[in-house]
Amino acid sequence: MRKTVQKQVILSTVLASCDHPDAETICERARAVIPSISLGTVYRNLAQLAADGKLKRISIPDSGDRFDKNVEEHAHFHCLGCGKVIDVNLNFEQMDSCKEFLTEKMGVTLTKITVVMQGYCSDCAKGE
Amino acid sequence: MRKTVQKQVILSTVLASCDHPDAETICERARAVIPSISLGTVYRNLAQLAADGKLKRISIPDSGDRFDKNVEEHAHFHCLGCGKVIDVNLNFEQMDSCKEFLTEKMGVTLTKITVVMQGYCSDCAKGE
DNA sequence: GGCTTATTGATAACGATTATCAGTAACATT
DNA sequence: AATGTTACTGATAATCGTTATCAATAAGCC
Ligand SMILES: [Mn+2]
Ligand SMILES: [Mn+2]
Ligand SMILES: [Zn+2]
Ligand SMILES: [Zn+2]
Repeated sequence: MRKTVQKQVILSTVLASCDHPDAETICERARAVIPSISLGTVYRNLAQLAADGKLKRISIPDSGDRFDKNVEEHAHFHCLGCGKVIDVNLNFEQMDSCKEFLTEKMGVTLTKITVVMQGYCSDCAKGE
Repeated sequence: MRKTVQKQVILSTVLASCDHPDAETICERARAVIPSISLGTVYRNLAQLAADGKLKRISIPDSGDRFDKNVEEHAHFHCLGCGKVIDVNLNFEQMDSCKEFLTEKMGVTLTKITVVMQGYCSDCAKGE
């Protein structure tokens, strides 16, 4: 993996983000530093950085992927009103025992766990 | 919602499925009964039936949606080798208390929870 | 500096899903 | 049973997020 200014800016952009931005948002933010950076380059580097474990890609149902500086295993809440994604800290004892069950009793190899809760945040109130 | 042969066949196809088929697979199976049924009609009815609670749509990261006759809340394992999706029965005490936390302490309204574990099933062994 | 090749920006291609639309059929009303 | 209304159909185009392609560029090694 070659070190480029684009890659450095993309990574530092994600590391500086306190939300869970998507590729396009990251591209816009990176353009504050490198106005000519292309969306393709952003996607390419995000994929590479995620594969390298420097950041995390989060799949959200019916929505584009988000990116997270927190690479620890944790759940997310996705607001169907405003689209924001927030962390949900679960003490997954149950999850851990489930993982154990899958790996030991079923011979399954786990590589990734996705937990997304969806609904409406307090700002977006229930009724519209 | 109007009752049509297409809708009935699509629903009974899903109800008769013991796996977690995607729209195209459901379309192929439905064509055994109605050879002329179109994929668009399958998508349209699956969306309608899911909205009506008669079946469940499952989002799988980096893959097309699957459909499930089991509308109860449950987790899934997705094999990255053969693509199959199998049920994972979690006793989500932790999940329930998390839902309570989100709704009561954060004022969040929950409508949908997605739990997908990915990796390799025993048939697909770890090393290819 | 010169060489190799990973990376870039621009653009095309992709796959899953949804939208569009004229023709058809479900079903309520006569 | 004939009619009228309109949800639904099949065919097709369009959408959206993402990946692939490719000539030009630049990172990093000698
Ligand atoms: Mn997070
Ligand atoms: Mn299931
Ligand atoms: Zn919101
Ligand atoms: Zn498998």
